Amino acid sequence: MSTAESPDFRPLYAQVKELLIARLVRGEWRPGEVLPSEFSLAATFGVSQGTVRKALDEMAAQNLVVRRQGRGTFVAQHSQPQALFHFFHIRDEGGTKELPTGLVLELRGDRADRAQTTCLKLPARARVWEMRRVRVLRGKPVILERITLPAALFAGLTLPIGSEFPDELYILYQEKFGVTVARAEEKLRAVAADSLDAKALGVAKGTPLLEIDRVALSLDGTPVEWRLSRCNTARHHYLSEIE
Amino acid sequence: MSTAESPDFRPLYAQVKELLIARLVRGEWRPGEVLPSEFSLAATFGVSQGTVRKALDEMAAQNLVVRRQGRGTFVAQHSQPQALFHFFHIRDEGGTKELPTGLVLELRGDRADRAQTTCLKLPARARVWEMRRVRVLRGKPVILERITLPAALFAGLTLPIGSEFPDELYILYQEKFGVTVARAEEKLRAVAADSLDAKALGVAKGTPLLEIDRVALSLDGTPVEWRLSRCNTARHHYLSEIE
DNA sequence: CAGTGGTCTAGACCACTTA
DNA sequence: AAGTGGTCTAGACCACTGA
Repeated sequence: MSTAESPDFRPLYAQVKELLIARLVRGEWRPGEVLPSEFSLAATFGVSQGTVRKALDEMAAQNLVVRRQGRGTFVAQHSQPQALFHFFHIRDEGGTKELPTGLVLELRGDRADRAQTTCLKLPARARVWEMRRVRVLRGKPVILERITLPAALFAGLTLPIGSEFPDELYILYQEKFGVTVARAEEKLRAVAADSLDAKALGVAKGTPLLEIDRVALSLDGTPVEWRLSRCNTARHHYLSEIE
Repeated sequence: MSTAESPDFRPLYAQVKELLIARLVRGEWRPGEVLPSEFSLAATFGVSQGTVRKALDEMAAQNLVVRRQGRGTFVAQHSQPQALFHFFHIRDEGGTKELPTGLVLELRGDRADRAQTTCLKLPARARVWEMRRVRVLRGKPVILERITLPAALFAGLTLPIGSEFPDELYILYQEKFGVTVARAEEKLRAVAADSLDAKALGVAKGTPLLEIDRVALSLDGTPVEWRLSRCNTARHHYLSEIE
């Protein structure tokens, strides 16, 4: 493999991985689609199968692709079971994974304020979508969210306001807008419920809530969502597993 | 490699890994010590170097060993820089990693109560150590902890009560008692400060605090510590990175 | 059955460390 | 210079999948 124009001392497999990710970012294969086989990729890159394998194994470890013996290597999809809980860490007391439903309260377009431009690395006064929703677990409102999206990435966004539906926004982002959330950084704090929180979650004003401040990044590292969640942790908790 | 006594269809490298971990658990190599080279291990197990490599690579990914080119493969140590923040996720607003100091308030032996036997999977009325301490960041008390340890694993534990020192208990567990914490599960909730919390952390009673309920497990999966922390998140947060 | 990823081997060369 | 882990290759065989 020759990248003649610049001396490049990174390992071959790392270069292969980078090229494959660049092709993913470009949307060359859609989520759920199968990639070419290891041998075929090895041939096109002019490296051995083992080198391609190492690149793909690392991508599988980062949840960018899913490998299935006998079938092939597929572009990861947020609708896949293992992906569904990857970005959702709220569990009930037994640790059971329950899928929340969502209720959108409000969705409107606006100019970004300072906090929003900072978190999403947008130019001043960029257009954003601002959404508020409640997430419901076992029939009770547990999480109140305020979600900010760069309008440039989500042109023509609409959502069924006021109706409850099994939600996973990241599936929507991926399927309708071609935006794949690859990783996220969450900052957790304890805060007191303000009167809006209290009303939406059915708790007293001042009740301690778990605040989750999340910025989600796409495959190429662009911030694509800023989400501020407030969770009633009376009957639920946030699960963090440290390996 | 023949494990003649029982049909074993697991991959060779997985068996090698299991054998190596068993030897770590048995304390065959102490933390910080160097393991035999890949070639030497391959010879003793009767497999190829590549197979040993795959086992060691997985162990390195789990932070059980540290590999250093040109030097060798070493048993992971809690005192190593990358390990120091692996189990400590509290950051200040800038995201800076500051090392806390610790102030032990109390240390006493007792019989385990129901909560303690449940969390640590101990028999009823087993002996435990119960410790309370405050952790200090930038000169301010930020975290109040109540730590329970099985006395059986920590015979003769003593700690400098009332004096502040750069703390990392996991280094102590490893060096003085041969107990290596390999992973942990944390449940996070928002709670209101009780009067003890308030006094220790210098906040008003009722202030929202981040509660971290952690059970730490050793290499072989035995629960070795139950830690209930309450953090003042006014100037700090808990960082969770989702890959 | 052919094609896929998963495992295992053997050998070559490289980069880094220590003596 | 010798020894270590890191990369890369080529080829063999296996287990699983779907036509």
